Amino acid sequence: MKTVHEKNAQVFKALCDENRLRVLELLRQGEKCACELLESLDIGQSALSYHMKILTGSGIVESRQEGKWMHYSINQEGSRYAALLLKEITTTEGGKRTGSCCK
Amino acid sequence: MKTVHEKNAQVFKALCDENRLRVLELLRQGEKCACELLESLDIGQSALSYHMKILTGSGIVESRQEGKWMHYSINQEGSRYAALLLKEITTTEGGKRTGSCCK
DNA sequence: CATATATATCGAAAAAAGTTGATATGAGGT
DNA sequence: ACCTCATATCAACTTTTTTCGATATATATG
Repeated sequence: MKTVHEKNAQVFKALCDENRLRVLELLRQGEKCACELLESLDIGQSALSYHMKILTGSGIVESRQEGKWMHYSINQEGSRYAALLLKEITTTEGGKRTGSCCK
Repeated sequence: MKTVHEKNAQVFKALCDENRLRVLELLRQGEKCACELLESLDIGQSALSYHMKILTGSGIVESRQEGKWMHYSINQEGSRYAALLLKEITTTEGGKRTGSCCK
């Protein structure tokens, strides 16, 4: 059983790693196959596979298999969800203002 | 010298940890002093200090000292920046579409 | 069916992040 | 100045994440 915070953290974990951000930057240009990502990225094949699993698991990236090639692209719905979540967790609730505290 | 991706990852790293998301949830209700966070959070004092440093470092949270107490709150500008960044890194660039690849 | 190629998965090693307890710093009060 | 309390920092340890090399799986091709 995962807490809400654990689940939310999973979405943002996709964006915590330098290499995954590089992948996203490449995918902004449109769908790319794994081999293309691999040669732009200076990491090994198994590491790329690992990162792509995290990215697709977060919903921000989607994958499509074509023969023996995997094609990756940014999933707009997943991205919208992440953006929504970010908005939500950083928006102060109206009304409630707790000034009192210690002392 | 940090790469752009490293700097961007730093913003999202603030959101990767369950405890930091819990802190944000508490701060949504308004400014809170460290002692309040501490008693809601089931982590030690030094761990809280560690997390707050990461949160403030990302720009999403700001701090205010009052005597010996630290007060934390969500920084709207930092949050807007994070939201903007997220939008940016997940928005596909118009025009460019690279279909060709391997085979 | 054998071979070649692309990607996924596994276990171990390396690196990074988080926690803990002890101590340091710094502000207030006596 | 001394003591107390709140927070920060440090070093050691634990846990999690990332990487690597080897191997497995799956698809296409001769």
